[in-house]
Amino acid sequence: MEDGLLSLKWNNHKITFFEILRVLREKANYTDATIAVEGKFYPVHKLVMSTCSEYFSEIFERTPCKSPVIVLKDVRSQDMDALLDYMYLGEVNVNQNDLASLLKTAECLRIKGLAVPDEDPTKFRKGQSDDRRESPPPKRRRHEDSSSQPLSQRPVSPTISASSKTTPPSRTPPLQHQTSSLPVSQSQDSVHDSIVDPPPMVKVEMEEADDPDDGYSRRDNSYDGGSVNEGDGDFGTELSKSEHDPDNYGSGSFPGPSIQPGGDLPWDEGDSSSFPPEGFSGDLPAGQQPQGVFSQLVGPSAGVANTWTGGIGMLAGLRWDRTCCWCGRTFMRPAELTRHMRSHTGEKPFACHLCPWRGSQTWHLKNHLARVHFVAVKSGEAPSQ
DNA sequence: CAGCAGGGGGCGT
DNA sequence: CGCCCCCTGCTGT
Repeated sequence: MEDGLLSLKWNNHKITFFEILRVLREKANYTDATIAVEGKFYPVHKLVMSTCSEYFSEIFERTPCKSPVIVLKDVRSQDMDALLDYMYLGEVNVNQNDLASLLKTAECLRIKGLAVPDEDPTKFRKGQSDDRRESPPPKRRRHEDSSSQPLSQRPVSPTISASSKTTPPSRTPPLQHQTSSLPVSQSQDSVHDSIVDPPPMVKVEMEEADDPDDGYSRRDNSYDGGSVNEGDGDFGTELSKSEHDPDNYGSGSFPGPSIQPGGDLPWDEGDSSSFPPEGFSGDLPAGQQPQGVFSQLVGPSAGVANTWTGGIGMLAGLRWDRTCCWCGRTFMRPAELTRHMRSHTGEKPFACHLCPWRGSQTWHLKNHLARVHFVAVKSGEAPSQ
């Protein structure tokens, strides 16, 4: 050590820091991301979100967009309110009745201290190879898939896989912590070891930054707005890694944001005229009303609660209903996206009555029957399900 | 390498 | 919704 080394300590640093953070949040100053939940929009700071959640951290890492809009499906806005309070303030008061739901959401979002064991920041290690099994894995396009594990054996999103077979998806959170005391803090370790549900369906919406016809309905990776790595065309590879590694089923497979990179929040610059903020609660400060149409999240099957479509919602370009949120592929018609989503969810509604085979398309069943069982199916005949 | 089956997507209706 | 095309992986020769 050198001589004369002085330690300058800001006594009230933490308090001041949090206070400023609180104000910044309140005024939405310097926010660089937006969380959308149930039509409510929460301007947030990536820094804070990343700090409190590895899940968000990964999302932002993989989102080249400067100001992504992250739409969380199946998250209650009141939970998000509470979680944001928790993340910004370090604590939050919730009703006991809301606790289970809150914890469930926290688990899904891997909120530190709530769902993920908090770690001593002074002992911070870069070990990011922890389990990320809870995220819905996107399915790669086949030519990118070298392992070619049958889809039915893939660890698809638990919600989805559970729903496509026997049991309907349950929205009931695992109530491990119903008796936790309030305010919520440091409540667990056990959950981390148990099966963690996948994060809620997350969608990063980007503003329409370029020609809406870009990459439209191309055969291969129809988007040409760029890849995760912006130009190296490695988007598929990114996804591949996620799927190859069972421990990497995380937001690592996060779709979308790369598709239409660039751009700030669409409402950054006035003109909110085109936005019908259905259910929009006006959480954003004045002048930050989003424009464009928000997705109603059409699922490919009503029976798959967590299934959703409409990934790269073109806030202005209305492409949300035709772009896969998981792989970024854009289709000519919403129905094609719905059908495509089955390739991600593993949903195979069309069962062969002669063997255990199931297919994702009626035509496949027909094909199967014809080619395997030499059975011709008359047009209009209802496929067994 | 050829054939088969499964599966994804385009497109007509 | 239905049909079709095409790609891919597997398997037998």
